[in-house]
Amino acid sequence: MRLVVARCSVVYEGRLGARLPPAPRLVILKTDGSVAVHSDARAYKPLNWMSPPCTVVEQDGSIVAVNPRGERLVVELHEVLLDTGFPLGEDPGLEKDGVEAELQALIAERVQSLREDLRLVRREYPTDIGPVDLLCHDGDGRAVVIEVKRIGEIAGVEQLLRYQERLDRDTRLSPTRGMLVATRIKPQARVFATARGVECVEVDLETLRGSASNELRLF
Amino acid sequence: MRLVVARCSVVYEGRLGARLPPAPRLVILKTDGSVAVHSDARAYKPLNWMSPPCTVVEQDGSIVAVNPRGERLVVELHEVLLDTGFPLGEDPGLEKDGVEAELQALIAERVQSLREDLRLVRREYPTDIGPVDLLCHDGDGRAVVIEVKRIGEIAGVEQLLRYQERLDRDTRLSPTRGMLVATRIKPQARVFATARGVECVEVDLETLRGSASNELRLF
DNA sequence: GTGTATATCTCGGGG
DNA sequence: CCCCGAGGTATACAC
Repeated sequence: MRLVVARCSVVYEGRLGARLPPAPRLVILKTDGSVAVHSDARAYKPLNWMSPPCTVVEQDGSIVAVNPRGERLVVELHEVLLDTGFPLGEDPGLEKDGVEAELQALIAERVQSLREDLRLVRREYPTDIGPVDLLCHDGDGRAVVIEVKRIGEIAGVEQLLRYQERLDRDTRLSPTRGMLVATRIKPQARVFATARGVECVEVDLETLRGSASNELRLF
Repeated sequence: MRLVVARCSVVYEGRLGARLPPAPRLVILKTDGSVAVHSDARAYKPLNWMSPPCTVVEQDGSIVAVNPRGERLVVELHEVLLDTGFPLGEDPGLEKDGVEAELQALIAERVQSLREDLRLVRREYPTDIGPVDLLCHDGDGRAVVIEVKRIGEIAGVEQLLRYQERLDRDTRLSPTRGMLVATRIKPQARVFATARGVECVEVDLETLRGSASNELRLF
């Protein structure tokens, strides 16, 4: 990783055009070939950048990065305040918990907690427009399509309705019921879901974790 | 802006949990109070971070950032290779072109290029679920609802259909026609749009720019 | 503040 | 390659 602090100007031409007039900034050149230009605000987002894969050429105080799609980032260095490099090596990587995948796994183990008569058919049930999070059947033998989200929004309801529409073409499953399960369901999503006959269930991650470990202790 | 290169371990606890085992990384502390931890890969995204507003406290080789929502980032510095700071000042900021707003403006000036009989009623026509990009009427006096996107995807079609559904409740506008306009329309979006009676039109940004400047020359 | 839409979204997985 | 979905999305803007 190379760090350059310099008064610089930057031009990106690619999916759009983006220009930065001369000012002091941090330029990060990573070993994967990427270039990022940061100001002293906004933690997350570079002002301008080029993602790998790309080729970087430096000449006469200009850093030019070009990628295979023909996009182009040019950094002109006017006054260099720092230019230093460090070999960091490969990162062992980030471990996460609490993401949608964990939520889905916890719910899959305990679909009865959503409604007593539910039984899991399978997770990631495939359709030709993508996999349904959870397919269950209820006490009447009716198919229940479950979409799991951390935050339930309108887009999630529409995703669920698209899956139901596909599965309803299968006479063995039709007519399906739809259920949106999330740790939080936004009011407008709830209104939209209800209007479309989709059931909404809010769950608590900590409670699910607790009941999952209870289950383990019972068996 | 302060730059620290160090072997460090990182823990985030907040909306989810995320941990980084000890390894050499770049830690950026910006004057906005933010903290970002970068590895030597990926231009854009820090491995772990804390966005402003947050309070940062450093003690005994530990950097602790806490935000008002009770989320917490802890960076433990095990071996410091670089620790330096620079006052960058406020950035003059980024100028962009080619974003959806420009596309919408160009199309608004030349709705006839989409279909000869179209006339613009107004841009950002308000509904109670958000503004319609362009509202036009056609040669038969029928309302045409236009959704402008850089990339036309299914979500954009659904957005358009929600707007049409709202406007169709107004007897003066009903029944509306829907039109998706984009520089590129993905095949699945086109299939879905067509099935729902939404017309698809692909436009070219350069051509629009050219015809807009032609217009200017004519008058 | 919530809600909605955009983004050079990034990033990862599957075909 | 592209397509699709998740994201601590971030960010801007309207209400």
